Amino acid sequence: MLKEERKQIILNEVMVHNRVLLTDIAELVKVSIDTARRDIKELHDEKKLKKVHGGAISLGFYNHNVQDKNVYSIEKKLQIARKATGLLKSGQVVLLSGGTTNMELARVLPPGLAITCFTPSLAVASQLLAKQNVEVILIGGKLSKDSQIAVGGTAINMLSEIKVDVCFLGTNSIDSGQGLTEFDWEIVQMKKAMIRAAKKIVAPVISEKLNTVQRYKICNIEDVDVLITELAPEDKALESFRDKNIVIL
Amino acid sequence: MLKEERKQIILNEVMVHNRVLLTDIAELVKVSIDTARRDIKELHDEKKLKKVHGGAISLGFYNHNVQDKNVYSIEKKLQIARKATGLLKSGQVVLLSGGTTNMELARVLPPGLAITCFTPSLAVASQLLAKQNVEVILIGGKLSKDSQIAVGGTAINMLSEIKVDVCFLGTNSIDSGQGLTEFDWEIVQMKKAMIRAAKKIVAPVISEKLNTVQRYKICNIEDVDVLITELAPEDKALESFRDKNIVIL
DNA sequence: ACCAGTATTGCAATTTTTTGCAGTAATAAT
DNA sequence: ATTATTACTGCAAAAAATTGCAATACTGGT
Repeated sequence: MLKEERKQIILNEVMVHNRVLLTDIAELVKVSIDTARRDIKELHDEKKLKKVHGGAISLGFYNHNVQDKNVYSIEKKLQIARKATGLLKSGQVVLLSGGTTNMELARVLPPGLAITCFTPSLAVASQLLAKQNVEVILIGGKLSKDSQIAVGGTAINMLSEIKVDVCFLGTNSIDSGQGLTEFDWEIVQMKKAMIRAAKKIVAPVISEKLNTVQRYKICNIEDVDVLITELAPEDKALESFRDKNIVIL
Repeated sequence: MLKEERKQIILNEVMVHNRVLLTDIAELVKVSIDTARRDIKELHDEKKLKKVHGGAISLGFYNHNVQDKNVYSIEKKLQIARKATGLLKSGQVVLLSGGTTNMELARVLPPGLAITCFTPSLAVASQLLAKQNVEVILIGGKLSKDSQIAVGGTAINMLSEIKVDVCFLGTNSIDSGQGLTEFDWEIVQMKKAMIRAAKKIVAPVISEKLNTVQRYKICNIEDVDVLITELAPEDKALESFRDKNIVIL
């Protein structure tokens, strides 16, 4: 097998699944892990994909900065995203915050699902545009450089004029005592506005973020209706959330 | 066997299988590996296939992921973008429509330039985010699936509340008689609103779009202050625009 | 037909590239 | 902090590319 062929196969794999593990490549194209790593390095240098710990992920056009450091957390986010799509029904109006978990959610929305999605995130909007049956409405405003979502008065204003069925609120930190917290003040204001704009709040959270606290508070844990992690609902890491009147998935 | 015959057979093999190994060629056309290598080198130089370590692969196969099918127009857009950046000064507030030319403009903005940019385009916004000194403000609204820019009432409303120094208005068709035209009604409305929101209109246009007309009208040619093409200002293709009180760059 | 000049081809010596491995450093999860 | 996984580095064997060279075939003009 020619090296260029291998690289093509790898690239294809990344396109389809958004990620690929080194061990999978080695298996797929029958080379050693080292060679697979070198191939990925070349593709990375050619800017065809992004090399990360454990493999590679696709180089979304809009996610230059918003990206993961390893492939395993993507796997977890995928599990979370799959659980989250189960909550959606055609005809609903949905609000998606930013973050990689919501990007993954946007990516795995079933093609048939016809919903309206509001989002202040470039990356999420970009993923949603690929879905034929999803109407995408961008929340405008000043773009925060690092999180790549619209923030500030304009955005909050726009949010104040809508009421959606459900909001998928990505969050950096969640704690059964302190609730949801965030380190960026502007984003906190956005998320508060998003909560006000939604009838129901779903928090998709990767388990690493459980029981961590940041500087500024978004809301109490009781304000969240559904908590989704990649863990089984009966996992003991979720114990402290069990008596909070939250649905845990 | 004649060399041209061999080359034809090799080319055919590449067409059919997307790839060929040197050893296979040597076998197939009964020549030494060295000659096979030379044949491939010639075909490579003739741009009939891509020579790689160990053999060759078809250009189509290789280019599948290289999206720049239109290398020349990218070069032209770059030239236009460079001219356009010359119009900008730090401190200005700018409005960028969508389109690949404006994306290119966003991409080549000098790092030192400190401006504020409004845009309804995901792609342009994403490019602008990479610039440290540029404040990016996203125009929100319903996203048009094909052009990937925000359109509709919300977006137009937001535009009605701003007045920018200059608007770079990408356009699909420009004609010295019919003015600027577009085939998508919603985008026409957006561009009209963008014109109202700007003190000065700059139209970056690739020369292929000169003297073409589409279904719906955006504005008269006189509403444009500066026309930028990749051509020299004295080029005869620009003749009909010369008496319209427009600056041509 | 002859000859000088040119192109093609195969071969051998040399250099470069690729690949897997082993030891070590770095990273992520518990 | 510890452990398991993954990444990086240098190395050596194998494969392929390059180069120079000689033998052969072909070309155009005489």
